[in-house]
Formats: sequence, C-alpha cells, structure tokens
Amino acid sequence: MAEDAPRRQPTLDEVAERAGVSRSVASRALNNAPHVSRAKREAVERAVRQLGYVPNPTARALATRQTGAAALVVSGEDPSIFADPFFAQVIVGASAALEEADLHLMLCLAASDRGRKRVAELLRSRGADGVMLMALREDDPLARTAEEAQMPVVFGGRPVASTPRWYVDVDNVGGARAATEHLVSLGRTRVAAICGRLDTEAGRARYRGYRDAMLAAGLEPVPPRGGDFTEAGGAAAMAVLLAEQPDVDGVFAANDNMAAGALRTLREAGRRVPADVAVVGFDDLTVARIADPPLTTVRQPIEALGREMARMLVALVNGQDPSPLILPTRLVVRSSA
Amino acid sequence: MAEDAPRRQPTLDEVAERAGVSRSVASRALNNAPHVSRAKREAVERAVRQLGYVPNPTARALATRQTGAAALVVSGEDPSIFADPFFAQVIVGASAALEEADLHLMLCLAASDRGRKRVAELLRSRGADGVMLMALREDDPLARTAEEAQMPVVFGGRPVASTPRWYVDVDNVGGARAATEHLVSLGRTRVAAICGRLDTEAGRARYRGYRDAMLAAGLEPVPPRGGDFTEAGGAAAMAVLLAEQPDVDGVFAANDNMAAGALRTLREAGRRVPADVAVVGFDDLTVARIADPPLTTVRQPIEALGREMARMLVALVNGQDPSPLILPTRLVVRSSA
DNA sequence: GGGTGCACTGGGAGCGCTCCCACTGGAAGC
DNA sequence: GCTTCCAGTGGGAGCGCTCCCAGTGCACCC
Repeated sequence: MAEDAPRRQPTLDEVAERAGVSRSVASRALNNAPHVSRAKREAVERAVRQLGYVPNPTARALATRQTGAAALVVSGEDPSIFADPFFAQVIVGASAALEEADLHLMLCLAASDRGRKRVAELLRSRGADGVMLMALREDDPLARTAEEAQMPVVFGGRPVASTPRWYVDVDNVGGARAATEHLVSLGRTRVAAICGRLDTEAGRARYRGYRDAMLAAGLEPVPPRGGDFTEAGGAAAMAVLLAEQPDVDGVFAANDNMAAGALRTLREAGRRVPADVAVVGFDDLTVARIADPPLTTVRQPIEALGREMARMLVALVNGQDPSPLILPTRLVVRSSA
Repeated sequence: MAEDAPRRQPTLDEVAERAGVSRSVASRALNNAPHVSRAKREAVERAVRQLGYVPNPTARALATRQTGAAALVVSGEDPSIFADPFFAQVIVGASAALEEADLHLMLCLAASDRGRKRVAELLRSRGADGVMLMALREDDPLARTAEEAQMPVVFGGRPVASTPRWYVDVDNVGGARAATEHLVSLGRTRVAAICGRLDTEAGRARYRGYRDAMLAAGLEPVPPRGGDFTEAGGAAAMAVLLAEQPDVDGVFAANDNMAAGALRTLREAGRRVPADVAVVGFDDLTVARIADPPLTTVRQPIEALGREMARMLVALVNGQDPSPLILPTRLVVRSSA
C-alpha cells in the first residue's frame, strides 16, 4: 500500500535527514561548495544515490533568481520564415554553446500578436536569464521591449534602425562585394542584383556591397528593388530583369533561394548558366549544392553565428562586457559563375 | 538617489498593498478566479498597471508545480541531423500549438553524451510539464529514461523497438506503397529502392511499403540496403544501383535528399529522368521543387506532425488520455515520375 | 593559558507565488 | 426570527531551494 503512494520526488530535506546532516550542509555538498567535511560530503552523496534525488530546478531558480535558460527569439510576420534551414543551423550552434554553459534553450517564434505578447512578457518577467534576438524587421516592436528589459540581450544581425550594444553579425557588405567582384573579374559588365527584403539590414547591406563593387569597377549598378528572399521571388525578379535588361550577363542574388529561382527562370528562358548569364548567390545552404548548375555563392558561418551569439550571452549573464562581433564571409566558387 | 536603486520587479504583495487588498485577493484577481468583488478586482488591475507588475513565473511554477514549458527533444548522434529543414517545420507546428496552450518551448538537441545527460536530468527533475521526443534510433537510451520519467511523453514517429503509449506518426508504409504503385502504373517493371537508415522506423517502414507494393504487382523488390538520408548517400546508392542493375527504370528513394542525389548521379551517367529512369522521393521539402526535374514525391504533413504532437502533449498535461495518431501522406506528382 | 583564527555546522529567513481554511455578513428559505 | 448558504475576504502554511549568520569546536600562536 505504502508503495502505491504517487512517489513524490525526494527533497533536499530528505537527503539531509538520511545523511544525518543539516539541509545547509547537504546543499553545499551538492553544489561542491567549501566548508563541508569529507565524511559528510560522502554521506550526502550516498543519500542522493539511494534516494534517487534530483534537485528541483524551479526551487533553485526561485532562490537564486536565475532560471538556467536562455531564449532565442525569432521574430517575423510569417511563421514560415522560420522554416528556412538557416535558423536550424543557428540553433545548432547556439544549442552547443549553451550546453557548455549548462543553460537550456527556450525557442520563441514570435509570429502572431499573441506570440509577441508572450515574448514581451517573458522579457519583462525575467523568465530567462538572457535573450538572443533574431530577424528583426525595421519596425519590430520587440527590439525596444528587449532593450528595456532588465535582462541581457544579444542581437543576431543588426537591426535596421539602431546599432545595439551587443550583437553578432555576418559581413554582408564584404560578402556581397566579393560576389560582385567575382562576376566582374569574369568579364561580366552588365551585372544586375536581385535584392532581398530591403526592410532588413541584411538585405540592405548586401545591396550596398554589390553597389560598392560595381562603382569601384566603373560599372553602373541597377537600382535596388525589394525582394522577399524566396525562390519564387527570385524567379519573378529574374523574369522582370530579363524583360527590362535582356543583355544582362551576370546576376548577384541576395540569397541562395532567390538565386535558385533565378536559375529556374533563366533555364525556362533558354539562357545558359554560366555561359550566357553567370549567377552568384548568398548563404551556401544545401540548395546551393543541389541547384543545377551548383551555385557559386557566399558562405556565411551560420552555425558560428548561433554559437557566438550564445557565447556572448553567456558572457553577459556572467557579468562580463563582451564586444560586438562581425563574422567573415567567404566566396565559394562552383559552376554557376 | 532613491531612483538609483536597482529597481526590483514589484511583487504581488506590493500590488496587494497598493490596491488595499490581501495578497490572496490580488492573486485571485490576477488569475480571474471567482470570489473577488468587482471593486477590488478593478483596484488590483489598476495597481498592476501603475506598478508595471508582471507575475514571476518561477515563483508560480514552484507553487503550482507546473513549469509552463514543454520540451522538444531531438536525439541523435550527429547534431547536423537537426539542420534538416524537417525539424524546423516540426518546430513551427509544435510552437503554434503550444502557444495556444500558453506553454513555452524548450528545445533540447541531445547529440553529445553531455546533452543526453542534461535531457535525462530534465526528465527526472520535472524541468518541463511534458516532453516530445523525436528521431529515436534503435538503441536510444533516452527512450527508456523518458518512459520512466514521471512526466507526459509523446513520441514523434514510433521507435523501432517498442510502440509507446502516445505517439504521432506519419503513414510511411502507405506513402511508400503509393509511390511504388505510381511507378508501376507508369509501366516500370525494374523498380529499385534507395533506403534510408534502417535503424529508424521511418526507414524500415518505407522499405516495407515499397516491398509490399512490388510483391502485390508481381514484381521482385530489391533487397533492403541501409542508407543515411543524405544527398551524398543517395548519389552513392544510385551509382551502386546503376552498376549492379543497369536496366533499372524506376527508383523509389526513401527521402527527397536521397532522390536529389540519385538525380545527380543519373544526370552524370547520362540517363534521362523520367524517360529512362523515373524517380520518386519522400517528404516534399523545398528540395523536391527545386530539383531538376522537379521531384514526384510523397508529401508528409510535417508541420501537422509537430502540431499534433504538441496538442497530444497538452491533452496529457491536462489529464486527458488521447489516442495515438497516424497522419496521412499524399503522392505529389511532378516531372520526375 | 587565554586569545585569535578558521574549517565546519545548522537554524532560520527568505525567494514570490498559490491555495487551503476559517471567518464575515447579507440574502434566501422555513 | 431563526437557521442555511454562499460570495467575499485575509491569514498563513507551504512549494524546495539558497545563503546569511551566529555558533561550535580545535589547532595554533605568543
């Protein structure tokens, strides 16, 4: 009968009692704190084992005012932006770095109003020890909420409006410049750009890099025209480009998805890649390798982005003051250019 | 000077005092519980607004013994398996469903020993209200830990060894059968299969579906040969297939990545798709649409998988006893078959 | 031989919330 | 007029942990 009791988790008090010590000593032993005799330390360890004791993280959190978790917030209108494998890679990196610091990962996809409200509440209630914030659009209200929160915040990619105190970004300008220079070095002179969302800093920066390289080469850049970072968007933009500027011989697309879309349109239009039109993408996701022809593209260290965000956050949580970080990008030459 | 104090979050006691009520009443008002007069309820709401009060989730968790979070555990040797966009979609679905129930999402990538240990501790310490478990390999130790945990557990995809009480799966057998039947209906008679990992239930079930359809059509299935669900693996398997069985005219690949690899090998070998060899994949991820030619494939409702797992978990947390669920798959015909 | 120091110890006061329970008073029932 | 009931109320005991602090000894020193 006694066995039937819904076996509650043993508490630290029970461990202490069994070990014949006070709760304080048991607590210290558990946390490898000093001022515990060897004998008692061992007695506590034995009791822990016998009872199958596991500390209650909630109680610990209440007492220490530390939750033991960090949040990764991905903000955006459309939940499907998250389905981009880009975020999966960020998560892999962040998760690994948090694991080292023994922090758990809370993932918040703030797509709906309700989602944003929950994130705001999380921030204000200190429901996590710190926050990594990603994919902020120009007018994202979460940016302000985050800055006001009494909590460490690391931005992933700079927001458009302001430069936050702590962020990790990728060298978008440099990557776009390298991509464009590559096209120019191939002898292409009518190089167009297919832009991503121009209400994101990444979209803008990549256009800037393209423009800089064009001007430096004495060529005329096409004016910026907002896109959406999707395959369909890239295909549509390429169609417009072919109509307006039929002699185009080079294309820099703001990401691989759009580049893949451009390839499709070019193929359907009977243009050969790279013979007629050379194409360069950005990201170096799986799609770049699978595309036909395989895409020349700018690789950004996505996993490192996640990892460094998490490391920066851990440093902040530990009271340090790390410096912002900009990760290098690298041109990967394949067949499309 | 007084302003300089590190502005602590106001507590419920302070709200109560300001509203001129007891803490009990304030608590009830906050949780829209009955037994609060209209006047006091409003007084509490006013005090909350004036003070900018936000309830402390940790304290609430300790008192209610509910953490307000559900964990999604993705288990596997290699952290990069998670970079598969498949999981991103599962997360989108799960996240949406959890949001409805006002639960937070904890994401645990259990790749290293350390990661698995942390998950085990999370399970034993009730660090979450429930767990969704995915990608279990044959001998995954987490499966047992999870079953032993005093906590609701929902499996995503059935494990190989046992059938858990609560799971959500996709109709892998039916999908594979439909894919194979489609190839047969096209008049293909030498249809091979490129298998995924045979230490996963999905990999096995998809082979079973293929074999069933072949036998039913009076054709001879190729023997199962383990793969790895990657593009490179698919390319390699296709090469072997071409060498051993040069007259192959149909291929069922266990997922889109492998199908894409097969397409690459076929292209390099000068075989036309679908004229010489028809190819069908499984999953219907982005890669299926981007592939050249676009892949005929079996669509599985990935986001729904995540959503239903989360819903099932919420039901369990609420003390209900939901039934296992098998989600239907659907053949999507494109150009490759 | 009486300090002075220090490793060790356990009591107790929180952390901020929920929830049980005993108590009030006014409305309803006989 | 008297119970009976129940919405409304606040006191207080937790939830399981950390950590401050006052109190023990015992070695070590002049």
